[in-house]
Amino acid sequence: MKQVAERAGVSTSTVSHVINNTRVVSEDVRQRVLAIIEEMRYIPSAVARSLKNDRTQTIGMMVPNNSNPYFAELIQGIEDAAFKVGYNVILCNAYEDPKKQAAYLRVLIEKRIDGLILVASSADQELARLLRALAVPIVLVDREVDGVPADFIKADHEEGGYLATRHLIELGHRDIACISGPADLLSSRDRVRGYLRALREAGLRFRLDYLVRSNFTGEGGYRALQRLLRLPKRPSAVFASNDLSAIGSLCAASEAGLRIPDDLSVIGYDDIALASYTTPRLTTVAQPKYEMGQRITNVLIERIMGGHLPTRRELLQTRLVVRQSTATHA
Amino acid sequence: MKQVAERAGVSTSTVSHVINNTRVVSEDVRQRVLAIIEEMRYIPSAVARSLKNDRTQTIGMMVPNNSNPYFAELIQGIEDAAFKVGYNVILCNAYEDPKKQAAYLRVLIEKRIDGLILVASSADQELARLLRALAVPIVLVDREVDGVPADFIKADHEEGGYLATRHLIELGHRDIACISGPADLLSSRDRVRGYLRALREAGLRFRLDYLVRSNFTGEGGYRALQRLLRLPKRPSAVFASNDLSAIGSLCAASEAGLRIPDDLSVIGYDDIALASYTTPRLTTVAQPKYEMGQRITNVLIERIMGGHLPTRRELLQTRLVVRQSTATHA
DNA sequence: CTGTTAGCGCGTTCAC
DNA sequence: GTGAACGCGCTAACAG
Repeated sequence: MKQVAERAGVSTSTVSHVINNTRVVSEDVRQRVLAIIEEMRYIPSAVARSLKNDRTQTIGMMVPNNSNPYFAELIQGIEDAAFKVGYNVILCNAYEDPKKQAAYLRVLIEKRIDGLILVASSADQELARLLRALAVPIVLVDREVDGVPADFIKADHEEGGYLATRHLIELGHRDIACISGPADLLSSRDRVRGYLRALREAGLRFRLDYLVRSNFTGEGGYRALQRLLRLPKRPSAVFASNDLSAIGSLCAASEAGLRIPDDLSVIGYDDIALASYTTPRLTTVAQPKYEMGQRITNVLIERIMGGHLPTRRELLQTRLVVRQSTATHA
Repeated sequence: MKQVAERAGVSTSTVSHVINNTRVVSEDVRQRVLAIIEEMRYIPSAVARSLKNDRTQTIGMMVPNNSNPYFAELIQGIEDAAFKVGYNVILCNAYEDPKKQAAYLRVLIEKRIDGLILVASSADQELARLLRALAVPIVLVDREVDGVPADFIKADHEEGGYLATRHLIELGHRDIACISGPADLLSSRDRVRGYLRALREAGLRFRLDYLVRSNFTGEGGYRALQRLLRLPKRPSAVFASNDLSAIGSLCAASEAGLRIPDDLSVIGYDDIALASYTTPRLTTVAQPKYEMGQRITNVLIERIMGGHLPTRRELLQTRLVVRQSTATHA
């Protein structure tokens, strides 16, 4: 910048002002400076600017694992929305490891991110302490953290679980199993609660052996369905509480010689892109991932901009997507 | 930091040195400073440090789309390896849009990234110009850019396509179709070249109508297989040149009433995580994604560290993974 | 073993 | 309409 100023025969402050349009500059000087900038291929340093401004135009995005299609699609929505408003995203995979998560938070603070989007891997007191000390706006997604008064956004998982189960009930199923996620995740428990509510509302008895806990992976869904198929009285329908485990279930069912949806109905949850191309195409409950990404980002930016609003708590609507893995029960 | 120095009764340079272990400090002073740092919850500013050092410990990662499982898994490997050596990753989705890619590059330069990993969306002269002006180390992945003498790493796609096709041939297939990716991608053309080589080597005639161009998506694979099934003489096996399109093919075949692998063999490419749980489980050619991530990162870091080595050009080995979507031809 | 000083590249106040 | 000067927080000489 100094060199640009020199070559243009002006002061650095003038150069700064033409770059940022922050005060009136005579047209000829302006053109001259712009020309020199172009010629020298000068590109201002965001790090120097950040040191001055105390704002980095960078946000941290912490997820358990960006390979999980649900997170991948969420990240995409966020990255998209952030770029549109001039922010970059630092990607952090915590792998459900509190140590790694803490280490990452430390680095993010050093880097002086302007805000953090956190899908928490663990929600212990240690994390709560760290987050309170963080001093930057935070948006919590899917997983709340006790003692951290931050904005919180998730889909309405209870309603989603209810929609899935009611769909099966309306198809005439009465023996409906549920493959859940990890018990310590609220988003998982909520889906199960929705499942239970639908059963109760329909006057169906809940059988403990029809609720099998899994871990939101393909492998987990595969094994969970195998267990269900070994039961004396097999279910005629299964609510797999995310698409990955639903896909694993499809695989296990097929290997057991069952035809879907004729012999067994399967419904998933999330509506990842691939759910449209499973065999058969997966009926599922869609989370509004793109909208969520937009919303999360906008809430965070708003908070960064200094709105001293009360903390938000938003529930987004889910939606039933009927495809071919569910059918009426004989 | 100034405040820490004050409260500890030392100079800021001493504080700096205890933080960085960069010169000897008497044990008592050291302990005192550390205590104050703890007490004040002081965390050094990486942005000030970067301004001084001219290194941000940040790398840019530009991909077409992080939701594509292949890229997602690659990103994961890279992010992992980078974190281990003290680097963060800024995620950039270019969506095959040269404009967006260019805009992103601009921001990354402003942010003064230390290096760039680029899976190029377009490889025009404009991009080459930008990259040459970038002045930071670059590792190109999968897609080369003419006129940019950067390190280049990819899997051996020609060999991969050959492996896939030869597998089908060894199973007794003679009518083998290929669903390719976009014609402008070298990684796509290479796979097709491997396919052709295997055919030739086995003395099988290449039929133009057995090569259908697609776009590496589930939808694309679905439609491509539909076209193949309308042919007067149907193929008995298909090499889908990535897993997404293989999965789409599985879906189309199933809807057409074909049984896989009895009526049609399908082999994919990439070995994404979900390939283990399709119905039936997908036979595919695995790219060593984790290794690639490690390797890419290490090459970049080495280059950042100032190795003035000749530009590298590395081909990583692929591997056939036989599962259940391929079978011997009657 | 420790402190003083200068400067990294910007934005901003104040003076002209 | 423009420039000089200061400081953001840190590290790297240089001095003692």
